[in-house]
Amino acid sequence: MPEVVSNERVGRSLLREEVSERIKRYILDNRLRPGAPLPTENELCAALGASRSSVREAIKTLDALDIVEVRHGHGTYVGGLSLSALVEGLTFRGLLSPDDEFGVLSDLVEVRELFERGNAAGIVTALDAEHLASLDALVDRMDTGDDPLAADRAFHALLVHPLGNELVSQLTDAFWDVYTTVAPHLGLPTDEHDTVALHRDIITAARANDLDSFATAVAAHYAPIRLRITAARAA
Amino acid sequence: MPEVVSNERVGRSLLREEVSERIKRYILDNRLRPGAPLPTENELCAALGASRSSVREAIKTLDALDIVEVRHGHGTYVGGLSLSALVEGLTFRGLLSPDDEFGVLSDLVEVRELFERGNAAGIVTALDAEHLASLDALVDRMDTGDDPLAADRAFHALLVHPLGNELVSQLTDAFWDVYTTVAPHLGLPTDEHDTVALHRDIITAARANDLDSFATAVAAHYAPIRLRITAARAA
DNA sequence: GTGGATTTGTGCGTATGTATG
DNA sequence: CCATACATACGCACAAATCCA
Repeated sequence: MPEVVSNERVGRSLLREEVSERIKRYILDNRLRPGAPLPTENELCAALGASRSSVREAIKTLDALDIVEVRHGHGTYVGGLSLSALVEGLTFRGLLSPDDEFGVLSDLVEVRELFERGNAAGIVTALDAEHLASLDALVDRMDTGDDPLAADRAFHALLVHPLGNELVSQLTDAFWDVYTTVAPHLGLPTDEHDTVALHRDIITAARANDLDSFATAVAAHYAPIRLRITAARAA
Repeated sequence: MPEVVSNERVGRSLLREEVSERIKRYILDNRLRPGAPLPTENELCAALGASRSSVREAIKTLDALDIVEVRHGHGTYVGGLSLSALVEGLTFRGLLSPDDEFGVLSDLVEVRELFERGNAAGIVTALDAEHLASLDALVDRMDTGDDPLAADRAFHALLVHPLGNELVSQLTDAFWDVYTTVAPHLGLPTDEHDTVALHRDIITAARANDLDSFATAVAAHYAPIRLRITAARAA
């Protein structure tokens, strides 16, 4: 018996996928902003005609992508739409691949360098006196502060910030987070002794409006990092 | 009353998160490769001492990040560790922000262009005759083939492929996917009439080993796209 | 600060759909 | 066609967190 079932919704055989799509639709159709409250789980169950298990699993999927944010005992809200999923995914990939895990870090550093060196013209022209002073302060914190790593992260974030490209800024932060998480697991140091001087050279070149010097200083900043990765890969 | 609670495990109050971490640990400790089978849900419940609900929700979180992959009626496996989460997250962000949704696409195109223009030297030197011939064939498919969009995607993927940077290749694909998904929702065309000629110019410059011409050709390729975005933003 | 209401988190039993042999 | 193994879905009960009167 062929049992001719008129399946009009074959493409969506998994209910929780359907629920997930409809929650996204709800956010889009209502133009909700990050932080805006979503219906409760029970309300979603009633509205979407699904059990609480399906609704909850769908919400967990969206939560992993930072499309929604769940606060225990409080409610569910539109998420921050950050790149946290990229960070977690790349970090895991870096920790997993034992054979070419250095390739992951190497690729990562190359992109970070490209963001700064390839945008040299835009960065140098957009950096004003205030930015440069802030960069100086961050290098000081790198040198004598109690959290040099945080200062390093802020330095590179501030460096690309004047570009006005939100995606570049967020990717810069994301890649920095992945690197500092994965590197220690491979015997790579997250702090370099000559880091302070190399960062000062970048500021000096930017202050002098010298594009070539800026590109050179950025390359010099990443050179020891790439070198250590290559050295570690050999061992 | 300050209520001095000696909380030694504040960071891990949610069982679901704990389960998720332990599943990732299991994969890392056993050096499992993508596609390798994971224990069944019941086995995970027994091993981790958690209920099925918690285990399933944890798995859905990892599934969203492509760290695990679930096949209905078959089992759970290590995922492909792709950037699918980035694609879904950025796509949703692009569809959501009605005010600066053009900013999202604009940022995206800027990064795509940076990948190709900023790596001009590496691309031109790494492209051999075989690559160039493949690029020619892809432009032909763009011109007369039945799926010009797929040829366009493959063109840019092949362009950055000889760099040997897996991350750049995957980000190129990811950003292309996001753009072609979001653009139609904003009245932006995904195909340009002069696309074919602009792509041929890129190949010509690469074949001539002319870095400046290559950079210029890449810029000319993205110029109309950026123009359309700017024009659409004004309206 | 106490209690109660709301909301998410966890556990468990059962039935169903799916893939394999 | 049947049997087995597995994921999917549902419903309910209770625990934990948060908020507010």
